[in-house]
Amino acid sequence: MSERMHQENYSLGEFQRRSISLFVNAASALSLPKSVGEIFGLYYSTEEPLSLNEVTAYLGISRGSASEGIRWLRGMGALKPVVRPGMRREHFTAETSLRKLASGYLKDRIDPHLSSGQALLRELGDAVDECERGSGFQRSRANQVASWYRFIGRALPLVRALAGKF
Amino acid sequence: MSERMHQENYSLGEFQRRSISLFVNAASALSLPKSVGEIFGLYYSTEEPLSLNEVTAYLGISRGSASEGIRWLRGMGALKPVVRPGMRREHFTAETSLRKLASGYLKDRIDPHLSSGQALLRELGDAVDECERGSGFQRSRANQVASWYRFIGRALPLVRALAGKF
DNA sequence: AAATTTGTTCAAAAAAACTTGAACAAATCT
DNA sequence: AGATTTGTTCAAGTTTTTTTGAACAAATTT
Repeated sequence: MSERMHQENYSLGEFQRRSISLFVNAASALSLPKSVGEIFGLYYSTEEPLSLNEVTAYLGISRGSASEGIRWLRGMGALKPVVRPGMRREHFTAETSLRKLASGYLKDRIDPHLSSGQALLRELGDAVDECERGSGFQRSRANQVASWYRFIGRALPLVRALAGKF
Repeated sequence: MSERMHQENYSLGEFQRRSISLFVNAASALSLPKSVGEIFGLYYSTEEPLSLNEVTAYLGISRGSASEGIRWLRGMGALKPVVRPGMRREHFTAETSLRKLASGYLKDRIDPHLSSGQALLRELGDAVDECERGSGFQRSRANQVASWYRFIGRALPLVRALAGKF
C-alpha cells in the first residue's frame, strides 16, 4: 500500500476513557456539545500536552470539530497553551483550577445573557412606569424580577469565590 | 363563512410582551426551549390563571407545544394548578417563590446529571485503584474531580438556601 | 523549492431539538 | 345521546446545532 498511515491509531487508556465519559456527562449537564466534553476529558486525563492533531487521532473526530472545540475551550480558559520550546506546534494542557474553569464558563455563557437580561428588565420597568395604570400586580412583579436579578448578581461572585477554595 | 372563530384573537399587553422577552432570554441562558420561556413569561405577567387553550391563543403556538411546555413547567413546580371551583378546566398560575423555582430547576435538570456523574466518578476511582500503576498523575486527577463534586454537592444546597431569602 | 505536516474556515451533511397538527380520549354542554 | 370544548400523544415537518471533510494557508521538513 502506497498510503502511509497519516493518523496513527492512538489508543486511549482505561483512565482516559473514563475521564472522557465523566466530562461528556458534565458537558451535557451544561448543554455543551459532546465533542467539547470529549476534548476536555482527554486533556484532563492526559499528562502530556497535546496538539490538535493528537486530539483527532485519540478521539477519532474530525479536524473541524477538534479545531472548533479547542478554540472554544481555549477561549474560556479551560485549555492553556504550553510553551514546549523546539516543539513543532501549539500544544495545550487542561486548566485544573476550578475557580478559573468556573469563571471562564460564567463569563462566556452566563454573563452575556445576564446583561441582555438586565436591559430587558429595565425596559420592563419603564413599561410599568409609563403606562400609568401600572396595576399593582404588574408593579410588584417587575420589582420581584428585579430583586431576582440582584440576587443572581450577588450569588455568582460568591460562587466564584467559593470555587477558589477548591 | 361557516367557520366560527374557535380561537379568539387574544392579544398581549405591553407588560406581557416585555415579560415574555425577559423569560425567553432567561430560558436561552438555561438552554431551555423558547416556548417554555414564552409560556412562563405569559403566566408570570398575567394575574388571572390561564388554561392551556388560553396559552395557545395568547402566544399563537400549537397545542402540542403548549401542552409539552406546561407539562414541563408544572413538573418542575414553576406552574401551580389553581382550583377555581366551577371552572371549566385546569388553570394555572406562575410560582413566584425564587426558592421553589430554583429548587425545581435544580432537581429536574441538574440532580440527574449530578448523580450519574457521581457514578462515573466512582468508576474512575476504581479504575485508578485496580490498575495498580495508578500513576501519581491519575491518582491526583481523580482526587481533584472528586473534590469538585463535593464542592458542587455543597454549593447547590447553599444556593437553594440563599434563594429562599428572596 | 517541492513535499509534508499542522491548523483554520466554511459549506454541506448529519444529528438533535423543537414545533406542528391530526387523531384520540375525556369532560362539558345542549 | 350528540355535539363541542379541552387537553394529550405522537409521527412528521421544521429549525437549530453539531460534525464532517475538502479547500486553503502557514509552518516545517527534505
